[in-house]
Amino acid sequence: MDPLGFAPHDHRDCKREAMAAAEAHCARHRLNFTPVRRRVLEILLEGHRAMGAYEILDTLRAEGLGAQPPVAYRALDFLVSNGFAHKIERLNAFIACTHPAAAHTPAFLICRGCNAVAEAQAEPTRGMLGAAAKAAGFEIEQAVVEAVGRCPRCRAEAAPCR
Amino acid sequence: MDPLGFAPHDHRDCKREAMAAAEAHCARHRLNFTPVRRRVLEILLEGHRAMGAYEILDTLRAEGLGAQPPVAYRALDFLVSNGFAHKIERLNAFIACTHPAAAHTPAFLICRGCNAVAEAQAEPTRGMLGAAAKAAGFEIEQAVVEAVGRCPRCRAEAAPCR
DNA sequence: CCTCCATATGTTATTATATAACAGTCACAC
DNA sequence: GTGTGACTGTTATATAATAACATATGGAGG
Repeated sequence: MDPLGFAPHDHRDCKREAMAAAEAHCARHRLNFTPVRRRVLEILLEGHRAMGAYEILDTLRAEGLGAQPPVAYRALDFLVSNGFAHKIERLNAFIACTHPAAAHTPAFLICRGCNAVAEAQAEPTRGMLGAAAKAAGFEIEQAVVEAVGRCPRCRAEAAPCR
Repeated sequence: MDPLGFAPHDHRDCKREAMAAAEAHCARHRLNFTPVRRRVLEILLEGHRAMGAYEILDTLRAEGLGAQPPVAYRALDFLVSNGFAHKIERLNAFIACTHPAAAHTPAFLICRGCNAVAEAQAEPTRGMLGAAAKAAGFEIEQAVVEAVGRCPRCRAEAAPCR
C-alpha cells in the first residue's frame, strides 16, 4: 500500500516476498507457475526496474530457458495477467509488481533521469477522470497511469539529468 | 474543457476550429506550420480517431507528400510537442487534440470495442497520485492517463464488443 | 548579391517491439 | 493407452521507431 518510492531498501527481501506471494497465489488458483514463468519474474525482481522483453530474453537465452521472443512474451503475458508484473506502456517495458496480492490499479512514477520506476496506487474511477467517464457514459475497466518526472536523487543533482 | 466524449457532432466544425487554433498558435510562436505538418494534422482531424504513424504515412504517400517513416514521425513529433496532437501509448497511435490551445494534461477514454478515443482532462498532481509523488519526493512533469473500457454505444449493444 | 546558418525534408538502412502459425512435449483424466 | 489441454520450441513475419546522411529552402548579415 505504501508508495515504496525511490528509497533504498533490501532487494533480497522484496524479491523473496514477491516470489512467495506469487507461489501462494498460483497454488490457490491452480495456476501453472512453470520454470520459465518463475525465472522471468525472478529476473524482473532482481533487475528491480523496467526491463524490455528482449533484455529479459537475453538472460533466458544465456540460461538455456528459451531463445525466441514468444517465450519471453508468453511468460510476461502470464505474469501481467495475474498481476505479478505490469507493463509500462511509456517505456515498452515490464516491471515486477511491488504490491503483492492486493487487487489494484497501479500508477507509475518514471524518472526521466535514471529510468527508475516506482509503483503507487491510483483510483481512476474517482476524481476528474471518473467524473468525465461518467458524464460520457464510459465504463472504465482498466487504466494506465504513468507520470514522467524526476526522482529525488536526480533532482538532488544540481545539473539537469542529462 | 468539456469531456466531448463519444457523442456525435460535426467533424467539419472541430476540424476547422482545430486547424484555426493551430494556425494561430504557430503564427504567435513563430512556428513553421509546413505543408506536411499541416496535412498530418488534417489527416488526424479527418480520421477523428487514433491513427498509427504508418497509416498516416500511407495517406501522405498517396498524396506525394513523403514516402518514408521519418516524414510522418517528424510531423507527429512537431504536432505532439506543440500540443496539437497526442500519442496514445496504449495503442502506439496518435490523435488530434480536441482541447485546442488550453494547456492541459490529457486523459483518454479508449473503447476496446470500437477503438474510439475521447479526450478528457486530468490533474495528475492532485489526488492519490500527487500525494504518492509528494511522499516519494518525485516531481511530476508530465503524465499519461489512459483508461480502457467501453463507450456508450458498445455498452448498448447487448452482445460483448467482440 | 552572396554566403552562412538554421530548419525542414528526402532517402536508405537498421533497430526495436510484438505476434502469427504450427510443431513438439508432457501431464493428467478418462 | 489414448485423447486432451496447457505449455514450450521454432520459424517467419508484422509493426513501430530511429540513426545517419544527403538535399533543399529561406532568411540574417556581410
